[in-house]
Amino acid sequence: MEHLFITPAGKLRDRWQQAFPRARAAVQVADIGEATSGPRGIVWLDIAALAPAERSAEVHAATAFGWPVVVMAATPGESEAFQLLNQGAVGYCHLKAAPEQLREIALVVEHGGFWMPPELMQRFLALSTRVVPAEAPVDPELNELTSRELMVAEQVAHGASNREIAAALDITERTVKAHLSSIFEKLGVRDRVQLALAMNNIPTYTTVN
Amino acid sequence: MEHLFITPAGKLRDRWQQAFPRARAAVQVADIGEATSGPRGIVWLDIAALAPAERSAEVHAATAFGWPVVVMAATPGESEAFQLLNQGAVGYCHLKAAPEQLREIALVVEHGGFWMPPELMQRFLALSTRVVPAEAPVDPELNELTSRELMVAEQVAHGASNREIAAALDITERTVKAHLSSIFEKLGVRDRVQLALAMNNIPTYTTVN
DNA sequence: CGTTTACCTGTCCAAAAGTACAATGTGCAC
DNA sequence: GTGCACATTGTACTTTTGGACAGGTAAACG
Repeated sequence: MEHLFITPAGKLRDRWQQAFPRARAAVQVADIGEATSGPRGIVWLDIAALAPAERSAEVHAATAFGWPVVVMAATPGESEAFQLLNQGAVGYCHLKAAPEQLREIALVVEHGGFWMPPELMQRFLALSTRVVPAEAPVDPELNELTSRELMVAEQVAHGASNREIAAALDITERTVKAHLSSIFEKLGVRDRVQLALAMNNIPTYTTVN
Repeated sequence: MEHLFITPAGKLRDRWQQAFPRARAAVQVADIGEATSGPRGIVWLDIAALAPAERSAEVHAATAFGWPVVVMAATPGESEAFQLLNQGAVGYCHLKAAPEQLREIALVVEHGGFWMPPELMQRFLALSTRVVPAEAPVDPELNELTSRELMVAEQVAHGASNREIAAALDITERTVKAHLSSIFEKLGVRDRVQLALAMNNIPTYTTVN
């Protein structure tokens, strides 16, 4: 198991070295070259010194590498956590996590798990029950939607804009619109407002049917 | 590391035995007695044959035991997943997961990780990017609306377009917009979709950025 | 009377939403 | 293989929405 630390300084911190004596460091993911054929490893991404915009790009680049990616932030925040994890990271921890902690995280992610600080995890789960729509009381008409359409519809049901949906599903706004047009037709609604209401089982008075 | 399988049948399935030769089985969590002082272990909860109502109770009982709880369902579904995980479980997998899979999951949860099938994880992360701060119960704020604004807001809450609202209230579209701008500001919502949801007491999630 | 507040309207503009028409690629069933 | 559903994206277009700036009226209040 290789451990690759991507950090602006380009050198390992003591903590990292302690956790994984054979760890390597690099400034950019690109500096690694192709190693996908070699043994499995973990990419540790230090985003403390990166601008928000760069973070997404780095995470994308890192995940493209093919190894599980753990993001390390100076001040872990929930919104950032979800955003980065949504981009393919499977771990999110404090930049100053202790060596033992790092090893724990490594064990988790190398076995297909998912790690974030307990308090974030709790928050994450608390949100989940509200974010994820109950699946029982859905209209039979929803069955007509394809899986992708359903994802879009659920986002609209929570008030998301096309841009936000595109970002969340990692597709273009154009595609979101395409899905929406199809959804409107299938569900017999006129626009996103009526869709949002319909998804929440609220009748619309102008709706025909 | 102990492995405790809670299953209606009360006996281990081959798969489980294969994964953890020293695993034990029980019909109910209560049957185990106090073992919190002993070595750490994992509770595997088979909820395939349980009614939805019983599931919550079982998960609660299991988590109360103090060990990480992994729920095994016959047909993993997303809403169920997040519901159960929110009640304290740290894993959610298929009842028929292979022994190797079970061992992977064990490694993950015993190190503070979190496991669910990749497709569910992806699905959830896509939804949760729109994280957060669920705001504001609108009710108290509705008092701040003038009578006219309230009329407009109610129309939007039913899916009406600006043109329809204008016709209904016998004013111009321009005036409708003016009222809407004022409403958005007073209620702290971004657009008519979020207004419609807020008027129906449905929380909306806004991306950070 | 002056001030405030609600209500109404206009023009101009920018962004978002939505549609029309067209195309590519993928996976799956027959 | 062929056909089909699905997902994706593009260009170009119209419509809707929402904000900025700039007013008008009328009623209420000190």
